[in-house]
Amino acid sequence: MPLRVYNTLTRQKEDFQTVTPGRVTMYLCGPTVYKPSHIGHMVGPVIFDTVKRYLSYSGYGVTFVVNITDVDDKIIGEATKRNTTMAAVAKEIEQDYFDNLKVMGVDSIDHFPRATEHIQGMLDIIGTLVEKGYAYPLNGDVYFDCTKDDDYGKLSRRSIEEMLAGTRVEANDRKRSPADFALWKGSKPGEPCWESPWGPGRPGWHIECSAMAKKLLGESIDIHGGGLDLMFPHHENELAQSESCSGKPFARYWMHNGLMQSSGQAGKVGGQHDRHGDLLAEKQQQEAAKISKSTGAGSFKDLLKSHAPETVRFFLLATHYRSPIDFSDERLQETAKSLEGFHRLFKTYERIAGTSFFAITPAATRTEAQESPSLGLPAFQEELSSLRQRFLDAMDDDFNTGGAVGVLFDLRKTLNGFIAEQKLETGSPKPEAVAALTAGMTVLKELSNLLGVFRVAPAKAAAADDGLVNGLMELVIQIRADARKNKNFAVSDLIRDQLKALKITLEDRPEKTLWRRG
RNA sequence: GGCUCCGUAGCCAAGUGGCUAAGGCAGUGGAUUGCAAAUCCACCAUCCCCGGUUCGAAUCCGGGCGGAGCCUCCA
Repeated sequence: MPLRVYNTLTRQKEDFQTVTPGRVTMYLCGPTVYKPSHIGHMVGPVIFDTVKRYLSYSGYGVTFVVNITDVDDKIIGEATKRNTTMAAVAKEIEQDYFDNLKVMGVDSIDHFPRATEHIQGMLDIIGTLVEKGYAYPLNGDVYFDCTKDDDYGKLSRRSIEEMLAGTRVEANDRKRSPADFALWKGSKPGEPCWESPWGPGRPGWHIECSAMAKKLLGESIDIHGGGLDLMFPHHENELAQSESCSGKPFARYWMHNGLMQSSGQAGKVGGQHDRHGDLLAEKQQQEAAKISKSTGAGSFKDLLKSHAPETVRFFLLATHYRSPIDFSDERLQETAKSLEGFHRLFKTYERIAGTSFFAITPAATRTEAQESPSLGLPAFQEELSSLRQRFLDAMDDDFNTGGAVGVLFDLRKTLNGFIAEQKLETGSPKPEAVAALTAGMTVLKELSNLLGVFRVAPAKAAAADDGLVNGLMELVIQIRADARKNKNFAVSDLIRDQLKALKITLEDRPEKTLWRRG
């Protein structure tokens, strides 16, 4: 099955064909760095990181660019409020963003261009647009003339007339048409500015993406991604100015991810709350901050205090990328619970094979993966290939990570079943059976790598007293084992119950007793 | 008001014309266990409502009800 991708431009799934065979260029709209990330900011990066992983696995050479918008009215506003500079705010928030990407395992982005480092590229495009008659200067600003662009509105499927019908027209605006948008904004005294043929000013919102995509990826790119909320006006305008400038198609596939929403509340995470934030009385703001913990509108770093990054990543990928995701603390807890079984399987594997699941290096490409050696256990091997195939079929169908996640659970069940059936945990298992299990675990590693999960061992609940706790537990388990040997179940059950109250669970295995927190 | 999108079990969710409608969480029964835990097996939905197209629809079309996003420089 060939890879199919849903294209917002055509509103259908299309066979995936790149501009240059074997190569993919991807551009994702990144953050405006004026406030620390909330969970909504992680949705796009996690999804498109996964897209890149899958494309690379499928054999493409992929270049992935995410921009940083470090010049913007909101950053200026934040800087004024904090009595500092736009650059200082931008730098601080950008670092917060990078920290969050790192912890989420988003490490496939090749370039993070900053808007302020590409001003000349923007001026070049604006110059060309003015020359070609697509744009006009007006009192230090430069506007794009939407009426000059025949197919303006093709991405969001709206006509200029329709848009104007529903919008209030600002009376003091001297733009030729209210739909026209700023490519360049003349600056007021004291504001950050750059020199330009039209006087000092700063770029409009959309032009930076056109300039940076062109510079780093070329005039025609393969995939342009972003949140659904950016489709209009941002992407529509970006597309209009890029194509008017180059005369070539700007992006082959427009991919829009659904937005994170607060459970039980109207609106997307970080949307309405922030918009009127400044208008709220201080007391109401405090109240809002309290609520935000449960709605996901709080900072991402705060969220990570109560949830593992892997849980968040899994949670985001369990739903199809085009659907809205309902955020709630309960949902995340449920996800964490569903992952425990995987981590128990990894430990079980380690006991059986003596090596860590996380040390397994699986096949890096699809072609490589299909050349697996024979296991001498045809039925098991066939089941593994069939599961892999189901996983890849799901991914080939517009990156259906939700379906793929389901296969991962099936694979877990198969591996657990194999362990039980082959009695790998008791006595001395057959080496070929252990080798087969390793082959199965390798498939699990291969597929989970594509989603960017289970890449490293979970951070231990570690504390300095770990050695002491381990020693004490060994002692307690020894005492309990003696009691059990003597059929003194009153004592052994008391120990187990009391430990349970301390959030320690015991597992009596045939060989020995295991313990774990939680 | 205009433009998009969505409505699948108690909850989350995949599936968009045809085998017994994935999977997770919760629940029930069984195997296993001294009892548990863990694991495995089994059970648990005719797909918001009405009408239409079709040999056949959760899946296509029309209408209704309900929800969401955008039209406001928000990922």
